[in-house]
Amino acid sequence: MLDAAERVFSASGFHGASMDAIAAEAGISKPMVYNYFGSKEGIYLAYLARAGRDLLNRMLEADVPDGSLEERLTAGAGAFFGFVGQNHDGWRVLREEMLQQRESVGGQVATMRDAIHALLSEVLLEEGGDPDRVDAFARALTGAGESLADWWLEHPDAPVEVLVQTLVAMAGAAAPPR
Amino acid sequence: MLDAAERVFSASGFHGASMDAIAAEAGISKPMVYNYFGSKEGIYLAYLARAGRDLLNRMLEADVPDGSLEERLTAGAGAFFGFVGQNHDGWRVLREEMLQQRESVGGQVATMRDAIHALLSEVLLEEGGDPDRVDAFARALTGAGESLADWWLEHPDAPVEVLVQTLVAMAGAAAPPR
Amino acid sequence: MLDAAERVFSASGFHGASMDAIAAEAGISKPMVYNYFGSKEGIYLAYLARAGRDLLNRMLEADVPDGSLEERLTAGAGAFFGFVGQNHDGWRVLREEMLQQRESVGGQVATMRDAIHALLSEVLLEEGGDPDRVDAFARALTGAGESLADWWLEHPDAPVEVLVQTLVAMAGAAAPPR
Amino acid sequence: MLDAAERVFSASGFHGASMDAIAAEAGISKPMVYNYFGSKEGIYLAYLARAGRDLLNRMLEADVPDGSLEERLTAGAGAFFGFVGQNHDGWRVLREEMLQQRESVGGQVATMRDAIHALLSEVLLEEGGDPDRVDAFARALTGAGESLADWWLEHPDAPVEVLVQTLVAMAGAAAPPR
DNA sequence: GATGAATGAGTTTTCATTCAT
DNA sequence: TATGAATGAAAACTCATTCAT
Repeated sequence: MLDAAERVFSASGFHGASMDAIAAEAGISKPMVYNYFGSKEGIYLAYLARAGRDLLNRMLEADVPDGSLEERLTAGAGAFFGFVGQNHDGWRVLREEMLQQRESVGGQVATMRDAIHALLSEVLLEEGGDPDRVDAFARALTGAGESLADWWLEHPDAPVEVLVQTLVAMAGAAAPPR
Repeated sequence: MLDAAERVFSASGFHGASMDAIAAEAGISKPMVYNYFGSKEGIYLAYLARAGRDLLNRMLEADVPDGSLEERLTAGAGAFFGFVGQNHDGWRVLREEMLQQRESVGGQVATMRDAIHALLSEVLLEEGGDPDRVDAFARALTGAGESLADWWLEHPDAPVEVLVQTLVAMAGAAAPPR
Repeated sequence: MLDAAERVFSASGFHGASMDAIAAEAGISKPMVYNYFGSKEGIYLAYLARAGRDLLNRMLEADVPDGSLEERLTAGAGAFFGFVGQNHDGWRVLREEMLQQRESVGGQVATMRDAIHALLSEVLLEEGGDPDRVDAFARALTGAGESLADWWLEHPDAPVEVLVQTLVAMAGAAAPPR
Repeated sequence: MLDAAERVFSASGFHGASMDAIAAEAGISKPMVYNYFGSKEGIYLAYLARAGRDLLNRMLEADVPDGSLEERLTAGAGAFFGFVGQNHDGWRVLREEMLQQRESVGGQVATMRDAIHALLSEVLLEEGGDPDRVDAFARALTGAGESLADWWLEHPDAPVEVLVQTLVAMAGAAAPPR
């Protein structure tokens, strides 16, 4: 059912998606959707929560706290692109929400993003990044990753390694030679 | 009048924006909007054209073709953040469009983006970047810039130099001094 | 529901009829009308189809192929006035459509009219009418019938026999005594 | 200016005609149209008045009070079809109005029609028609003429004589051989 | 638990009509 | 006198949401 929502939200965006379309895609009737999720926002939030959790879990599980900076970054980037590669639709929905920052959805996606941000900041700090700049830098890196993911959707033949390496190379700029 | 459209499109996205809201924001009546732009898509396109042109011009004018890699990147990043800083709403609209790729809008924004992308790629290539990776790298850099801009708006006290330097540092990772 | 459409289309014509008015007349809400018929044209077509079929069936059923010219004309005229008498609104709508020949409606009414026209022409021909003039003559006869129907509504006390006899008398002019 | 109105009303019908279109067709600005005619109905009425007067005058002038029944009918029918033949657009507008019977226009066209009706009744009576049936019969005849005119618009190659003769033949049925 | 049928509120768009110049 | 610019009101159509069954 959330899968149906994913397809529809991804294809049409939040506004463009109709409850009719979601119910039809799920093969059930509209009142059922309302029964379970209460409103359009309800199912949207439920979907975002699931997708955000999935992405976040992947990244947390991929981390290797004892590894080198490069190993950790590579693992994180790999997990991220792995999610995007297997979840084109899901990524589109998350991405749209990141841009729109719908008030009613508020924290939902921001929380997920913040968690990733925190993980990244921690890695960079531990590895010797300049504390004053780590915050902005981490944000720039996540942005680079997001845009690389967008780019990937448009160039699906690009091997994931190129994406990961590009991102890791950029991250290297954060921790100037100590 | 396009300024009113900017505020409304930025706040609500294309779908969420109503012609009523645009007319009210502009302080005129709906039929006037139709008189000048013909349709919702019409005013949206007109707005995108203006915003895209503004941003592109800034970046083209700021470029210093004879400068060093760092000088050129610094100039470009400065122009970009200058636009974003003075044009938050405009940036939101452009970004939404980049992501959504509305069919009816077609080339409009893609053209502008491609021009910036081409400029950046050219700079990186001229300065010795790896030709196979420049494309993805350029996209990652613009994404980093976008996210830095967002971060800036949340931390308005950060000096623009920090943003520029962060971005330039990341760009440096593309063409390591060989 | 088509009955409501009949009243509204009859009173205001196609252009003048609003979906609001039709829904109100039917005692339901506009979206229901759209649910069943899809568009204004949709309900208009559905109505025309029903009215045209009703009229045509009446006339076909009333015909007595083995009868004399006069008997057949009398039967046909009687069926026609029977329809008009019980269906003033329907007749108005059909006539408006015949005149306007709305492109989108295309064959719908033309088909019905042609069938009646063909029936009448056939009768006249079989009974010795001049082949070169039967076409125009048949049309003149239907026009006479239409106007007689209008006159009838303004003079409701006139017995239907007078109308029928008048029409049959006029038809007699087509096939002068051989 | 009324000529412009004629073209537009004829092509689109009353509802479909827009004041913009009329003003454009006339080569002047909308406020001028309002200045002269006050409203859309105003110019419509003015047009109908002119067209109705033209048709009526033609028929009155064509009458030959001293002629035989056949001569008078032939003259009248000839005048009528002469108007239609030279005034396709005008006839279309008059015809639409006859069918729709717009309340606000009320008498305008009815008056013209009544005058023709009266003329015809008078002729028939003078020539020995059955007084009880002349009224309905005259109406049937005008209806036959109107429909023949419609038919003519669809078959423009038909010679006018056929139309006239058809109509006169039908009229002959009214005045049974004395 | 499930749905077909229903709708209030809102969307884009058009048009007769007027005002400021 | 003439018009470019402006608008109130309404039309077709859609959609999130809710009953009655």
